[in-house]
Amino acid sequence: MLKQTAEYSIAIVDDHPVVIEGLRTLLQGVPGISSMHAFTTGGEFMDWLEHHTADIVLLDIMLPDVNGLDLCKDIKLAAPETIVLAVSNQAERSMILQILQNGASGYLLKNASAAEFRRCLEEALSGGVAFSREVREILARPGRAELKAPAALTRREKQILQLVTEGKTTTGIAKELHLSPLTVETHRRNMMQKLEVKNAAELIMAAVQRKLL
Amino acid sequence: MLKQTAEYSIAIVDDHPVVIEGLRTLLQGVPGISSMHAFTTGGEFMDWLEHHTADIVLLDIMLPDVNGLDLCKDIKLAAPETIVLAVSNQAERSMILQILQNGASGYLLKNASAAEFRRCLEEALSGGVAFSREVREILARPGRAELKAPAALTRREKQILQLVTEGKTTTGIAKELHLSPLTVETHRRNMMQKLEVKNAAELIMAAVQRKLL
DNA sequence: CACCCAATACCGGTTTACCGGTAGATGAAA
DNA sequence: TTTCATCTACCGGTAAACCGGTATTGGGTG
Repeated sequence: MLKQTAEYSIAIVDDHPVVIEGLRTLLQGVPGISSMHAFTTGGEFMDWLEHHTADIVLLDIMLPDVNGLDLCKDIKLAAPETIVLAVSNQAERSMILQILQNGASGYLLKNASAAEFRRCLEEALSGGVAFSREVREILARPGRAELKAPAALTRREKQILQLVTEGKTTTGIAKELHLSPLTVETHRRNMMQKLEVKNAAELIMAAVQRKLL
Repeated sequence: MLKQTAEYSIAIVDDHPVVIEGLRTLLQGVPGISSMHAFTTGGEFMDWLEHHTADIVLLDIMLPDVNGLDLCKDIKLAAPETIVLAVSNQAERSMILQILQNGASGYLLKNASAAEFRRCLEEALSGGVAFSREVREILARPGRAELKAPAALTRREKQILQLVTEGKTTTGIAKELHLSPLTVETHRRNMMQKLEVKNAAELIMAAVQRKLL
């Protein structure tokens, strides 16, 4: 997955030319960078991406033309191996979590130091997730909002959810718990309603994300 | 989820009476413990669990009568809200990971200090995952074995996997990627073969665990 | 006691997943 | 150039999931 010869191509997407220049200068000193391309709109970059590749994208998530969350997801869909680092000048907890959800490998504030940019770049390139200092602090906070609803599942529901994540079928679960398959299905349906999802796949993702298991 | 008045009932499952006594003495001094019950076999404990509950179980995973991994899973199935702390006198990386996989909230070596036992107990009770010092060190090591196969999925496969985790149906994915539903299904089937799973649920869990997304 | 929730269970119907194959086109590596 | 992986696409069949309902039981709580 990681290149042996550290030769990385970088793309910068930011609608502020001054930021682009800043990043460009800042990254000039980093060894192993083979090329740099800059874009001022999401559309431009996506067009370019059709015939080119980038190892890493520094993505301003507050672009004028497209929503940063969607763009990130589009990039990961079009080129899953591309590493996306979100860059922004404001850090809001839910925003950070959402962009990570959409495939970003990190979140950087524009006021981060040059050293931090380089550190995060390396971190992301070696497969990790990277945040600048302020962002880490925000993530460390409990986050009242998303903490509030632990999605109260009943015992039975948790039991069944556990088995669902193991790929067991309804009838299989029924046998294991000595229940009617119809009962198991009812529980599953109740859970899907509670968690506001519409199939087993989303149910599993919801369980993983909310750490219900 | 957490009790307001910290009154916890503890169960100890270990086939060595001396260890039971040791743990009992060690935990005597911990405030907030309302009761302690000890068992020397897994069967005994499971029988007891049918008519009683425990907030936390210190589980020796090397019992004579049953496999520790299975027992842990059984406990979590029978009483999902019970916190299981695995206790053992040997720490092997894959074993630790497996028992956590089966629902344990921590792993302690028997040579851990009294202070460590208490710390881990508190950590687990407050919803965290707790390890004694040596265990942490083992977990920190890369682990050659499980690192070796990054389960090489192709780009297309990753794209589709991403959409599968979002609960999209085969036909939905096909539309989004402008492909035939049959093609999407083929990709899905190839992935299931590669990852050695047999349905979408396991596929998603495999993806999450191996951080393929 | 009345009420609600959890847990149990059912019916009939539609859609989707899953399995067993097979197979053409392409582009890159040996 | 032949081989290999990838991506594409198909057929026919079985199993399972999903949806819209309904309904009974037993435990708690106001």
